[in-house]
Amino acid sequence: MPISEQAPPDAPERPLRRDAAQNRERLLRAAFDLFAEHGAEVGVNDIARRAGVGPGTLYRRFPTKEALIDALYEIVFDELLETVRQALASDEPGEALELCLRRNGEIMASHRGCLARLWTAQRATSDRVPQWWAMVEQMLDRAQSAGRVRADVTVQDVRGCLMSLRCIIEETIMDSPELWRRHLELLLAGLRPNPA
Amino acid sequence: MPISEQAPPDAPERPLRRDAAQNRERLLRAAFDLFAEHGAEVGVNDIARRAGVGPGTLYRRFPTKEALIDALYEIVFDELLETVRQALASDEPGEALELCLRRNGEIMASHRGCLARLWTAQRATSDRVPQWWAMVEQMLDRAQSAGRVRADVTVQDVRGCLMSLRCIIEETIMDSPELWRRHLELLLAGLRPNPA
Amino acid sequence: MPISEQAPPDAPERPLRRDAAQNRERLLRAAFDLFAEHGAEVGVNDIARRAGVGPGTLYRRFPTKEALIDALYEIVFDELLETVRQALASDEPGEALELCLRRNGEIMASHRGCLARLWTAQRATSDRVPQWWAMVEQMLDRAQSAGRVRADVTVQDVRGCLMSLRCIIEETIMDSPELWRRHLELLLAGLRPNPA
Amino acid sequence: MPISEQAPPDAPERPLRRDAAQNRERLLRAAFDLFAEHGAEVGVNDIARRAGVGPGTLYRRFPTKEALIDALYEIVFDELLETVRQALASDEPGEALELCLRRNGEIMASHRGCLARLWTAQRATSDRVPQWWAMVEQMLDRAQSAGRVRADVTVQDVRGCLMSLRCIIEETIMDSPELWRRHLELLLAGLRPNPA
DNA sequence: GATGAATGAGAGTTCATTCAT
DNA sequence: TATGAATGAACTCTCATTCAT
Repeated sequence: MPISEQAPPDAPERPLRRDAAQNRERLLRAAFDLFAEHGAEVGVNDIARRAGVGPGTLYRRFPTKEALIDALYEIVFDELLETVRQALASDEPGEALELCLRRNGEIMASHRGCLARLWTAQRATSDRVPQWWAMVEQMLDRAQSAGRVRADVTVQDVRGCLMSLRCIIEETIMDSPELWRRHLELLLAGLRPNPA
Repeated sequence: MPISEQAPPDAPERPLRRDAAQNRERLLRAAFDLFAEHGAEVGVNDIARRAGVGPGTLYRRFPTKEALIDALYEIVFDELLETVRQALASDEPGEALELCLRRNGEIMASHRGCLARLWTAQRATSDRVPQWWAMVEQMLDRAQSAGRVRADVTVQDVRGCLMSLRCIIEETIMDSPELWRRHLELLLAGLRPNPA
Repeated sequence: MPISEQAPPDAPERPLRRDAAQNRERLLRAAFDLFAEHGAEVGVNDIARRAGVGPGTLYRRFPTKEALIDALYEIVFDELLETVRQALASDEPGEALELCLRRNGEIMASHRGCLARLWTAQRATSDRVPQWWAMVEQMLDRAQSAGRVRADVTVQDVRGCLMSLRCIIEETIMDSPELWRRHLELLLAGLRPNPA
Repeated sequence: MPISEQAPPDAPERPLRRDAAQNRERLLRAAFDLFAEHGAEVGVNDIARRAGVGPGTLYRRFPTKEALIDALYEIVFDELLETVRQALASDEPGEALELCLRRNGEIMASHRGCLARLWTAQRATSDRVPQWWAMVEQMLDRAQSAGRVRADVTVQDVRGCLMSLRCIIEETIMDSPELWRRHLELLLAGLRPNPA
């Protein structure tokens, strides 16, 4: 029976104090680094120590370890979303899908080590997900209209491509940092219409 | 999903007594089942209980939890190897690679739940790996000679395909059990030479 | 439940500034309320939040959590003392003891929820205690002179009565709010001389 | 989603191995002692250390700290029950109630320090409680028939007496080990019919 | 003086592994 | 040999208290 910690629900979401915001950044950075270095089994105390704060501070910023991981997920997801947004705004609509997949690969490669932990089914409940689907669908439509992608490719197929992209990056980037780029090219070739 | 009936692979050791071998099999079966049911967080005591033995017995058969998982990995890997062997022996050499990837997909799909745990970089040190590479190379050569696969595809590319196949199966088989087959077809299309 | 309006009892210190005194009262009121609502596990941050101040302010007014609880104790104890004083001043000296016990019960009942926390052995060192003993002794003498209480009853016995009264109030007031009154009557009957 | 630890519900409740039973005893003894010495805030690790076992062993015998405390409660409650049973079986039915209260006092006095923690409302759900009520009612009836207790005393009144007895023992036994006996005598006097 | 973010020791609990039975 | 009880380091999380803002 914990005593309600929350502010009333219509709280104006006031900004963090500067030092608090700094610690939040440090914690996220430390979590990214440690997950990348040691995988998903990193403990909260290690994250806090790397960030230079006590464990209590971590729990002031993130109510549970899961919430911290959710925040990492949101950060990566936001980067991906931004990429999609830029790709959609570009001048060559037919290229947008391929461009976007390549850039998403780069982003994921820059966050190696913590993707596997981030991308679980139950975390895909962020309110950004519908946005993402809508934009991917738009990109796909344009690419198909421009004859750059097979007509039978669906949004689900694109989702599958992103998943396998993440996985292969995660698996191979340490040993063969270029392998995922090659794999993506094969996949993109599979998406293109057969010119025959 | 046949669990290895023979003695462990480094055969010069004396064969296990019959009851010991039985326990070993029970443990492997229990581990497969529990990983499939509950994911990677299954504990050794749960595995032992499901197998009907005490945890001490598990540790008599496998020196660590990792060793048990290694053994699971070897079993799955053996199934994959066998598939490759059969594909190589088939009459249509050009088809062997595609056939083999599809069958590997089916095998991995039948082990859903424990693939992520099994397939880590450090586990890929099994002495079966060189065998596997050699056979894949042979398949690839034949497929390229038959003009069924682009000439620039390498064994590393095939490895990448298998990895992404595993990942997409792992991620999607619960919600969309057919999605991985579709993804594999896109990938195979990407491997085929452009007829133009 | 009047919360002390004056400066803290060791008055030679300079009086608190008005806002400081206000905070002190708010904190005491918040502590009373939260202990009554949630029991002894209430934390200092919750108390501060309910009082509308930061935890730092709480620690400016009270050096430790225990000191805050001590202050609550003193408040309740003062109420009890005042009751005894009034009972002593009443016209019917023989009735004073019974009257006083009943009123003490009412006071403690009005502080349900925090008595257990307040009344610990080590807290009974308040400098009000000797006063209290002296007045109880006086009441007891008069009651015994008036033949309303057995001659063998001692001040210690009265102390025991108050303790058991507190305990039974604490335990039963939520479920059976009248039970303690009945118990007190039994006890008072036990104090009266046997008319035979 | 913990994997079920329980045996099937119709399990024959097989006895503990000897060493396990010994550790269980040691843990209960350690808990009794530490609660008596330091009060309710004793930690599980301290209990385990005092018992000479690791914290894991404590958690093998008792799934939570609360379960350990429940077990202490049951032990004391069983002693009380046994006392009631013996009192009922005695030859002098009118004396049984008084005898029983005195013996209950002795038992509680021998477990000083942990009673307050044990006797909370929510723990009074043991299946022994109805038994206890039934036996107390029987004792009360007999005592009233024999004219040894006022006709208006109810079972609830006896419950109140036990509660206040527990409380006064808890509070005073360290400083005044005899005080509770005196208080009980006053209470018993209050229960007796007025001979007038 | 007030604030609330930071602290960090310590809480209850888990689980891969060992060892007495 | 098989058992399962014991182990204890490590885990996530809490909260009375301090201190920079």
